[in-house]
Amino acid sequence: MAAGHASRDEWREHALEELRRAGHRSGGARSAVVDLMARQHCCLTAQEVFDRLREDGQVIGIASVYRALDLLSRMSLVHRLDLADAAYYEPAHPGGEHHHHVVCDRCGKVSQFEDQELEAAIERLAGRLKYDVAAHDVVLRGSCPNCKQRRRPTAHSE
Amino acid sequence: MAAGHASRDEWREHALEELRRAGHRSGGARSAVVDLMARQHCCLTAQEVFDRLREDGQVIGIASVYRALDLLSRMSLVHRLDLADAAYYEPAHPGGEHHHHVVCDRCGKVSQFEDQELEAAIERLAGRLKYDVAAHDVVLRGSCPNCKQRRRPTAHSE
DNA sequence: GTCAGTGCAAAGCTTTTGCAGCGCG
DNA sequence: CGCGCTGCAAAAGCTTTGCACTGAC
Repeated sequence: MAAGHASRDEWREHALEELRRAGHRSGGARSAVVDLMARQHCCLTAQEVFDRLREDGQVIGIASVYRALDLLSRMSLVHRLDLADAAYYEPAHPGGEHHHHVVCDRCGKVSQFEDQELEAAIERLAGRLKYDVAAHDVVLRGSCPNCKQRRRPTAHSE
Repeated sequence: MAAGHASRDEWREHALEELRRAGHRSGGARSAVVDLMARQHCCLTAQEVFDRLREDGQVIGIASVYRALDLLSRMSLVHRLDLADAAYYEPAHPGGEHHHHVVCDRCGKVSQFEDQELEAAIERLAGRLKYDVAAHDVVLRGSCPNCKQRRRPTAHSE
């Protein structure tokens, strides 16, 4: 279902356009990272991006992955989320959907959620602060459905 | 004004009590970390804790600082906040005040805020998720009052 | 042709771990 | 008087940087 990929393609085009507009040339490594990120809707670490590109047969250096994600992050084209083990990145959809994360304390599973009331509360709050607030992260922590009914966390694959 | 320190002392006693109750012995390094944390109300990195203890003449190993903060964090006696440069720790006041952070993108300054509407929104939202939500962090990002009126970020001490 | 982009290797940081010795309970 | 706590040093990640080379424009 090609229609389901509309926002992915939109993001990819938007990102490439912004890079071009900022005067960046189009090299193989960064393009591969943009292509891969366009296919994600939840967060990946730099290492995961590197591994997936390798699996796809792309041979690129991990330093280029870090450089690409850092640039995309500084241009607000991806969101960066710092968790205990590493930094996670996901495409930032311009005016589009906006989600946050809940992390399982026991198995590390990360899920996402959306909540308009939360967004509204943050927006009102931001207006009262002396900072110009440009972005925000919300991370909830607790036990995932699997872990909460078992003594021991279930091994969580990816 | 000694009364102003009530919550600090309370936290210190509470933390020591919980440690004792969990069967932990009372060694010099961990006690020093608890004492120092009791005097903080905003977040510090492990390195900052180490440096302050050294300044105070306490000679302890940084590994012990990490071990103490990790234990306190696992016992929910301190909150851990992962930012881009390092993990930050601050005392967790049992039923007491609960604040979040706003970080300046340009100079790195961290401020705190409280908001009941935000807390209420998170509580309601948490009830709708399949996870048992035990804790949450909110981090806002943007320009601090100083940086937003200047081209270049002002060097930010601390 | 220039210079941004890239891969590799090395370095830099934060954080963890191994280990021998000290000291709390 | 056993074993948890500690300090030191080494190791283990994640991430950044130096450098020579390639390739986009």
